[in-house]
Amino acid sequence: MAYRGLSEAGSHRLETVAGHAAGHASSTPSTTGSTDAWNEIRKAPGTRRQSYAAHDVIYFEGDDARHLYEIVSGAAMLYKLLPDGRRQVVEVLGPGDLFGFDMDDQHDCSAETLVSTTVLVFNRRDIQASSAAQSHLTRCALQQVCAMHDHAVLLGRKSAYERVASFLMRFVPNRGMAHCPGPKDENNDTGVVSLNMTRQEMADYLGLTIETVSRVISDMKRKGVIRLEKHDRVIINRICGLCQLTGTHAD
Amino acid sequence: MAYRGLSEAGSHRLETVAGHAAGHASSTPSTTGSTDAWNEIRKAPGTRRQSYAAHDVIYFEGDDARHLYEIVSGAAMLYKLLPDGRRQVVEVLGPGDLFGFDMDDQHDCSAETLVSTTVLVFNRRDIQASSAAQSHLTRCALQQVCAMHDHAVLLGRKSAYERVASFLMRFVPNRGMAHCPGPKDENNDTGVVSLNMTRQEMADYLGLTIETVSRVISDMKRKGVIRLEKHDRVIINRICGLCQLTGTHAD
DNA sequence: GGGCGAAGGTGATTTAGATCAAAGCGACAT
DNA sequence: ATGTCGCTTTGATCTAAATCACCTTCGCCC
Repeated sequence: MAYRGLSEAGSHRLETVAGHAAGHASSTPSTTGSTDAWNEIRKAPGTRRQSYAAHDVIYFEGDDARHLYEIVSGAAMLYKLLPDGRRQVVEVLGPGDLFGFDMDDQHDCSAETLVSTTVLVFNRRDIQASSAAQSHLTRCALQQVCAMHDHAVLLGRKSAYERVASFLMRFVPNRGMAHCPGPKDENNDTGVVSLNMTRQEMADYLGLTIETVSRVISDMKRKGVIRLEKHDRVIINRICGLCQLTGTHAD
Repeated sequence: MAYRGLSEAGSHRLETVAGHAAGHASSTPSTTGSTDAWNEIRKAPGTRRQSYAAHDVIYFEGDDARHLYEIVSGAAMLYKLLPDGRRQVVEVLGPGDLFGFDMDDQHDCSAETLVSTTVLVFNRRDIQASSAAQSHLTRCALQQVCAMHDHAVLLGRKSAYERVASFLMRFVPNRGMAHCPGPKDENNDTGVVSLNMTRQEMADYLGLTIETVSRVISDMKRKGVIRLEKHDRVIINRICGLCQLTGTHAD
């Protein structure tokens, strides 16, 4: 596999100092409230459970798309490569997210775990047979379209600073959307985010270089917006403050 | 509507000098081979036909999403605005393409025609009722996800030159994909593309400025890759040559 | 516990593309 | 025809981010 920064680490679990229930805050599916019908499919005879170590490739772009995957625990990313090695991470996925449901019979992206991950592997045929499963799949696809729209705005129109801020906000639950409820506790608008992605992975997701990501993070630290522990654990000092930096909200 | 370059013109019909059947070459749905079941829905009592002039807004981001649209003829775009006026066009749609099927009950993008356009307007309820309709919708959504993945690569990792080349190739039918058949006629690898989008719309789609788009096009002209007639009609002198400039294919 | 390799940070420099500023050019209306 | 308005092109300049180069820090294994 032709690629510069091989082997990176990540996950996108989330915790909050403020003591929220640690929900899944990805802008992609999440689809936590899976239907009963979908639960049926989970138990279908063809369905199996599989575990991967961190940075394992689940499939490559161009592989036959015979299966469909749901993340049980862990995290994964989908990415595409250009022939000269440039990489774009197109989706970051967490528990409950579906992937591998490409249009054609070939996968349009490569899929790789960020951390050690367990997935459910479905047969495409089983899904096609059940209309309930279909409708679950449709919901996931539509949510992914919306997520991609937001990401297109980020990639096409946002500054490096705004991209990193948007990225961090992505993992803060119940905050940063159109009608943000604001901090629960007026005096403690903090949060802790475990990125568990390398700088290279973040860069490839945000359409930046590793150096730029690093610089922006350093600058946010310097400005007191965030604090770091262990490179991939970020303490957000004022969530609202960070949100202002995303560019998506009027001042 | 807060936006700098108001009122632009466009469409994305396509013709080829080489005399291909003038197919729809959009990387988005196209879904020409609509199923019989979908044809049923087209005739449902709640379904109506509506025409718009060029640059009419079909709906705004945030509007209640009560309907779903299919383009009969013409072209449209979906876009998002940042509060300071930056715009990102997230999709360009042609005949057969579906839009307005957002996850939530609010549209996540604004929709605007590029040229005078006729659409079919469906009730969301009708769609939800029919599982055949659902499956058509799923297909469209999945194709859109793939298209967005490609676009993410373009926005995140391609140079201005590569973006414009990719954009032009998008309208050349049966060419530029992974297994491109090459020119039918060895000595005549030309094509004519009617963009029918303004430079501003192209720029907002490609994540560039209007000046950069203009400069790249001028440069391609100078280098003999393309020829122009009337600003929005592009004659591609060597399709394979243009394809080499997209960055997606190994040299 | 020290050495090695991978990941992260930071400074100096370059550059692609943005921004700023004028002209061209067409289409339409007077 | 002539003026006007919007769009496009082109040139000059600026700048955000890339590139290049190097150093620091961390984790791991002998």
